Amino acid sequence: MHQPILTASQRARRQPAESRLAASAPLSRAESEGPISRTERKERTRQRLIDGALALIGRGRSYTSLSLREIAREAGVVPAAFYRHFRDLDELGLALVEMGGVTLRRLLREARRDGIPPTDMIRGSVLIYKRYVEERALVFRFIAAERAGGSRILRNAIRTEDGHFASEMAQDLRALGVMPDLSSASLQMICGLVVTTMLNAASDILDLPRGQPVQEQEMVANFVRQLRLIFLGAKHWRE
Amino acid sequence: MHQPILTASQRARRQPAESRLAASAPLSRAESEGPISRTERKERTRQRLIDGALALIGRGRSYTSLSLREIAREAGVVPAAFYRHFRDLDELGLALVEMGGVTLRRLLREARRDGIPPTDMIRGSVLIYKRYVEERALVFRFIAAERAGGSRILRNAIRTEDGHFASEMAQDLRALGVMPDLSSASLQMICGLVVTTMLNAASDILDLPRGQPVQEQEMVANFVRQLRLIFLGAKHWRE
DNA sequence: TGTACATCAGTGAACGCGCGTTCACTGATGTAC
DNA sequence: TGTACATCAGTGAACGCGCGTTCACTGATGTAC
Repeated sequence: MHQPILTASQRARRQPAESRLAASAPLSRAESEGPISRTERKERTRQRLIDGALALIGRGRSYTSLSLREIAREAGVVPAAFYRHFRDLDELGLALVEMGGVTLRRLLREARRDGIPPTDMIRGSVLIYKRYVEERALVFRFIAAERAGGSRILRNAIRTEDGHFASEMAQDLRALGVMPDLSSASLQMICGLVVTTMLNAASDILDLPRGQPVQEQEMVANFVRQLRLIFLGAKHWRE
Repeated sequence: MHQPILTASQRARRQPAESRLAASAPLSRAESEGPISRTERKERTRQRLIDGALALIGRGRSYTSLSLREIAREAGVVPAAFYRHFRDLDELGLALVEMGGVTLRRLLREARRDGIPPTDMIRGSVLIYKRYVEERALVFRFIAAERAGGSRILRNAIRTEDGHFASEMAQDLRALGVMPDLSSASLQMICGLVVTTMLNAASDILDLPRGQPVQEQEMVANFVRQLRLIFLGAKHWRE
C-alpha cells in the first residue's frame, strides 16, 4: 500500500547534513572510512534531526510551528526514531539553543583572535557581526525568534545563554582595558544592553529584503549609531 | 450523535468578553438594551474571536501555535464562522497588532496627560510602564513574542507599529523641549533604541516569576540603568 | 579467531484526534413597497 | 403600519490529512567466552 522510497541504509546516507555548525569529525573521514560504530551512527542521526529542524527554519518556518514528523521526514528518518534522541520538541530546541550559545561564544573568540578593527571600531565590528549573522542565518533566526516567542523552557534557556554571552563580553572589555573606571556590575549591565541590541539587529538583518542596498545601509547606519550612543553613555557613566 | 450544548443565541451571550481593550460601546448598554443590529452583532463576534485568541495567549500559548478551531471554540462559535470575519489567522493577527499599536499610543497619550514623574523621571516612568504592561499582559505578550517569532507578515506589521510609536515618542520629547540640540533623525534613532529596550523589558516583566521581589527589583533596576545609560549617551550626542 | 547471545537504533503499522476548508442550510435582521 | 422578499452571520456535517505516540519487530553492531 505504501512502498518505502529508500531502504534504511540509503536513508542514512541521504543529504550530507548542511549547516553542520558544531560537527566534531571532519566529513572526509565520515565518507572515506568504512564501517562506523553504533555510537557514531546514532550521533549522526541526532545531528541530522538538528540539521533538519534548521533546514525547515531556513525555509521560513518558525521553530514553534514545526512538527516532530516534519523534522523526522527532513532528517530522512521514521517519526518513532525521533524518540531515540529527544524526549520531545523542547529537548531538540534546547540542543539548538546550545548550538546558538556556541555560535555566540565563537564570535567573541574570533574577535579576541583577530582583534577589534583598528579604525572606526564600532562600524567595523557591526559589519563583521552582520556577515557573521548572515553566514549563520538559521541559528540566528532560531535564537532571535524563540528568545521571546518560544516555549517558556526555550525562552529561559536562551536568556541564560544571552547572559553568559554578555558576561563574557564584559570580561573581554575589561581585559582590553576599555572603560577601566566602570564597576563590573555596570559593565555587565552595559553589555546586556549591547547584547539585546545585537540580537534585535540580527532579526532586522535576516529580514532585510535582498537587493535593497539603500535599506540595508540605513539599517546598518542605524545599528551603528545605536551602539555609538550606548558606548557614549558608557564613557560618561560614573559607578 | 453529537448534541450541541448551547443553542445559537445562548452561544452568542456566553462569556462576557474579558480583556476587551478597545471596545467602543460600554457593556451596560449591550446588556440592557434589547434587539441589536446585524452589524453590531457581527462586530461583537469579531471581538469575541479576538478576545478568544488573547485568552488562549493568556493561558501560556503563543499566537503562532494557535489553531483556527481553538480560537473559534474559545469564542463560542463554529469554526466555519471564523471566515465571516477573517480570511485566515494572519488577518486576525493583524487585528491584534492594530490593538497593540493602540495600546502603545495610549501609553504616550496618558503620559502626555499626566506628565512625566517630576522626581527620578526615568525610574518613575519605568514603574508606570511596568504596571501598564502587567495590566495589559496579553497584548504585550503577543507583541513581544510575534515581533521576532511570528510570520513575516506579522513581524513587518509590528515593526511598522514600533516605528510609529518611536516617532510619536520623538515628537513628544521634542515638544517637551528635552534635548533641543538633537536633530530629528538622531532623536528618532534614540527613540528606536528606547522602544526596543522597552519591548525587551516587557518580555522580561511578563516572565517574572510571581512572589520573587528580589528578582523583580533587580530586573527593574537593570531596566532603569539601561535607560539612564541611553539618555546619558543622548545628552552627549552631537548631531 | 570464531561462535552464541545481548543490545538497541531505526522500522513500519496502527491508533485516535484535531486540523483547515467546503458546502448547503437556517432563521433573524433588513428593506422595498 | 403590514407584507413579501433579500441578505447574510452563524450552523452542522462532511472531507481528507497530518499529527504525536505506542508497539512489536528487525538486523547490524557489540560483547563474552
